[in-house]
This record gives sequence, structure tokens and C-alpha cells, in this order.
Amino acid sequence: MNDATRDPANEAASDAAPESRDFIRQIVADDLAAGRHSVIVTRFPPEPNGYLHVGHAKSICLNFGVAAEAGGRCFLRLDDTNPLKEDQAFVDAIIDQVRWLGFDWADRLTHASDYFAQIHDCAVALIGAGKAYVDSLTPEQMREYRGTLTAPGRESPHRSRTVAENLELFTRMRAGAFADGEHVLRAKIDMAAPNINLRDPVLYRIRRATHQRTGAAWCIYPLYDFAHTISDALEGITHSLCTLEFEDHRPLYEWFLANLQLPARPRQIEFSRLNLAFTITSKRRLAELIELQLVAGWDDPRLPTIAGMRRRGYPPAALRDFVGRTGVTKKEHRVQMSLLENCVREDLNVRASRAMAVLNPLKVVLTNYPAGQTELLAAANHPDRPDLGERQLPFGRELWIERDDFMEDAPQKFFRLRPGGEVRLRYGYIIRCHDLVKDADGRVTEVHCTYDPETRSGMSGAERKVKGTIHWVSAARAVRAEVRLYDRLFSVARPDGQDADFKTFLNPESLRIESKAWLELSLLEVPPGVVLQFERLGYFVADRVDHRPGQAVFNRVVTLRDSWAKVEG
RNA sequence: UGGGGGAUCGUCCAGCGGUAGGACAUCGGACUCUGACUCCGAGAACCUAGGUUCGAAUCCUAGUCCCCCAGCCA
Repeated sequence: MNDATRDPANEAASDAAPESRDFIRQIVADDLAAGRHSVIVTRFPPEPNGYLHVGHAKSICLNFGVAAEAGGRCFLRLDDTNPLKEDQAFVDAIIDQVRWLGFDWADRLTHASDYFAQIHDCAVALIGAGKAYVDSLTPEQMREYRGTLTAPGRESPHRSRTVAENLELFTRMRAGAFADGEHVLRAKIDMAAPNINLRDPVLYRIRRATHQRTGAAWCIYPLYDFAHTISDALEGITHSLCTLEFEDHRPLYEWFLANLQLPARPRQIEFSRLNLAFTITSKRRLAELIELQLVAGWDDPRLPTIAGMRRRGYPPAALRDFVGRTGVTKKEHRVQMSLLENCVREDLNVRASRAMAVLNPLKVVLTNYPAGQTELLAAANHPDRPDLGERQLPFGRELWIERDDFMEDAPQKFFRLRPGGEVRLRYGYIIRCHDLVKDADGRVTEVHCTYDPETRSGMSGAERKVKGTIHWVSAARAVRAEVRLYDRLFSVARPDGQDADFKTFLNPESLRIESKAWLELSLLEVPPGVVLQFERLGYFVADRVDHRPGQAVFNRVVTLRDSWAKVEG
């Protein structure tokens, strides 16, 4: 059986390169052609303060992809400069998920914290050059001094401290002589700069916190702009790819490069982040859903987290395909879920074995089938792939069919089972309904049919044209299962950016559980993580957390395309 | 009112002065022992106004609309 959620590492590298190059790949190609670089080096720099989501998947595919296509290198660098928010558990999860997505960083797993000493040296150098100073304003004062979007800021009274004073103060900051927040180190740039990032940005703050990697070695930690630029340069990054919101940080990035002695001069290029309709990707909001237990955790199959999509049964190749199809531009966008689902179906259609399962069972009794008789019917595991083999389906007098596949008062276009009507049982016989059994409420509890013994699949009688074919499971020999039917998490395309709180748009039907489903007998020992197509229903994955032999739990990955649903409305 | 970005079918992406094209979605049709898959077909877009040019989505000018920035977060 094929486990579609597992993938050999670096399969990603063999994905076909896009036929038309996006603007970043054009820049890279130009740089190579012009001889500005001989080797391309990129990096994916997540902060370990949460799980990766589909937006990160884009960045991962871009950074690793660009490097691989150019025969270069890509670093996986954990940007761990804020010990208050970060956690080793997130580091582990990130590593696991990047690998699952299909990428390999060889020995290039790094951390911003690996460079704390060098970053500190850079700070000292800046102080020595009179380009950084220790400030002692409170956060409130600093905000006030910063000015506004339209008004210039004012210089801090501490801005004129001498190099010697600053050096001494910074040394004592580092030595733990001060309380958190008492001082900061700031770059001395321009308090009147129209770009607020240039109004003497903070380089270091005091934080008496245990860092998950460096422990208590430091009580001062560098901020993003400073640490990130230096890390990039130290790793010899040629193209530092990031999202649009960092666009106006680029002048600061370049200021650091121009004012520090660094081994490389990376170029920052920004692209728009991947937004998906009917979901959210803000880490803060994802964390909120988890905190409030509105979802089951970071790997809840409804979440657009990589862990969630993996548990949902999305194959990594489909995710990569999806990311590739959404392109790389600077235009803000919101991609439709249907594109993702199409990629998932396209991949799974080729790879997933077929099986039969009845989610909402209705009993069928074949009144002319001898009681006690059973037989085995051969069924192909894939309609287009004989290499996947076939299996034997137990068949008998009593069967389960899908309740939706029977309709007492059916419209003309309904070509499944109806009173007096005929339907073909997949891989089995043609049956005709002649009677119904109802309970006190008038609900159909049993459908009585006759089967035509000449019409078993493979027999000449089976040639007869019957409009409908339905799936079924032997009532005597079936496997009980819980099947979780997932739908979009939110009921509106843009849950964020609305007037109301995003949580008010949660889709109450994002999870429906069918606890009395029946699976065909061959599914008795499916290992977790395996994706199958339940014929006529969709793709389903054996849940990697709750599924075990004897207690089958399947998640619906995605439905099959259903043109009947459209007719029906 | 400051600075930085962005506007092409419903959605996403191409276009790089020479017939606006692809994918997803939608709507028809063919095929079908999965109302799946596959195949065939259709409709569908250049933010606005000027200008340059034989010719403009592309170049110029002026607008309009949208996004980001005032953390000791990243």
C-alpha cells in the first residue's frame, strides 16, 4: 500500500522547474549570467515560536527551490533571538515539517543564536565607530521620541554619550549589571528619516531569560534586523528572500551591510505572502484557536499548518505543486482553495489505491441470494494501474450501501437505487429493488432487492447497460470505522480583515464525524498515514494519531469532484 | 498630511513595443462498472484619463483604488 503522506527526501529537487521564471528567479539568473555570483546561497529563516503553515511552505519551496535549481545551497536557519517567545518544541516541529515537505539542508541547519558572539562583536564595532549608542529612555519615552508617520522624531538626550561611555555601558549590559528594560543599544542613524525603521532602531535589549540553546550565557539579545542581516552575511547568503512587510526594512538591512565589516553582501528581495481563502495563516490567530481549543491542536486537519495538512492527508508533492502554481510576485493575493484541492486530487488520483467504504449505512437484503452463501469478487485496486493489483471482496446476502444512494421518490436524473429500479453494485451484480422496510417514523431501514446472477462483473450478462453503479460493503464481513469529514474552517473567504472577530466566522460544520461507517474487509490492517480513495466518496487517510488496527479512524482528505451535487443543488 | 509597495479573465500566474495566453473555477458535450478520471468545446480580463508611436498591458504624464510601516516582535 502506498503511503501518500510520506515522501523520499529531496524528491522535491526533481520537481520540474517552472516554464516561465518568476521575477526572483530572473534576478538570480541575471546575477549568475553577469558573474556577480558563482554559487547561489539562500536560507529559510523561521522563528521557532509556532508551527509552519502554508505560507511558510511557499517560502520553503522558493528558497530551497531557487538554490537547488542553480546548483546552490540553502540553509535552514532558526531565527531564535527572542527567548521569551521561542521553544525547542517548535524547533523540532519545524525541522520535521521542512523535511516532510521534501527538502534537505545537509549540514546547513543553523540558528541565529550560533552567531550571538559575532553579532555582539558587530555591536561593539558600531559603538566604536560612533554609530551606536546606549539609550536609557523608557519604552513609552522612546515611542514618543520616535515621532509619527508624518512628523519627524527627536533625538534622545543619551544620543550624545561618548564612545567610551557607550562601550562601558554596553559591557555592563552584557554583564548583567542592569535590569530588563533599563537600557537598550541603538543604531545612530537619523531620527528625522521618513522611513521609521531608520530612526535609530534598537539593536539589543536586556532580557534575563533562559534561551533554549544558549541557556543563561546571555542576558542581552539582538533584535531581528540586526541579527538577521549579520546571520545572512555570515552564511554568505546571496539572495535573502522575504515577504513584503520587510520591504521598508531593506534600507536598514543595507545600512548594516554598509557599516559593518562582513564577509558577504546579500541582496534582500521581497515577495508577497501566500494567502488562502477561507482560512487564516496568522500565527497569533492560529495560536488563539488552539489556546481556546476551537481546534484540536497545531496539527488539526482543518488548519493550514504543514502539520495539519499532513495529518489531513495532503501529499507533500501536492503542496509543492500548489505552491508552484500560485507563482511568485509582489502582488497581494488570496488563492482559492479549489486550486489546492485540485492539486491534492491530481496527485492522489494517480497514487491512491481504491477501496469501498460506506459512511452512512443502509441495509440491503438480496432476497433471492441463498442464505448462508458467500463468495469473493475480484476488484481492481486502481482503474488505470494494473501494477497496483487487485483484491477479493466478500459478498453475501446482506450488504451496506450508502443511504444517499437510495431515494424513495427520486427525480428522473437520479440514477442510483429507487423502488422498482436497477443499479449495478460495483464489481458485483445488478440488483433490482422490490420492497422497503420502514420503522415507526417512516424511515427506510432496509431495502429488499433481487440480484441477477448472470450479471456478475466479468460475465457476459454484465454487459447490460445500467445507468448507475454504487459502492457497497458486505454486512457480514466489514470493518467498523470512525470517519472524520472535514470542511473549510471558516465560512467566509476572508475571516481576517473583517470588522468582527475572525472567530465569529468559524464554520460550525468544519468537522462532522461518522462513527458508524463500514469499511471493506481488506482495510482491516491499514497502517496510519495511508491514503486511499473510497470510491465515489473521496480520498481518506488513516489518521496518524488516532488510527490503529482494531480502531479504524479515517480523515477525509478531499471529496471527489461531484457533478451530481451541482445538479442536486 | 510622511515613507515604502501593488493594480491583467471570478481566482492565481504569463506578457519584457507587434494577434492578450495558461492553470484553477464556471458552463456545455463525449466517454464511463467511481455522477471520479480522461477527452472535446464555450464564455470570461489589461484601474482611469491624456500623451509618445505605424503599433502600448508594456514607454511617459497626471489621477484613482488597495496593502505595509510609528514593538525593547519577527
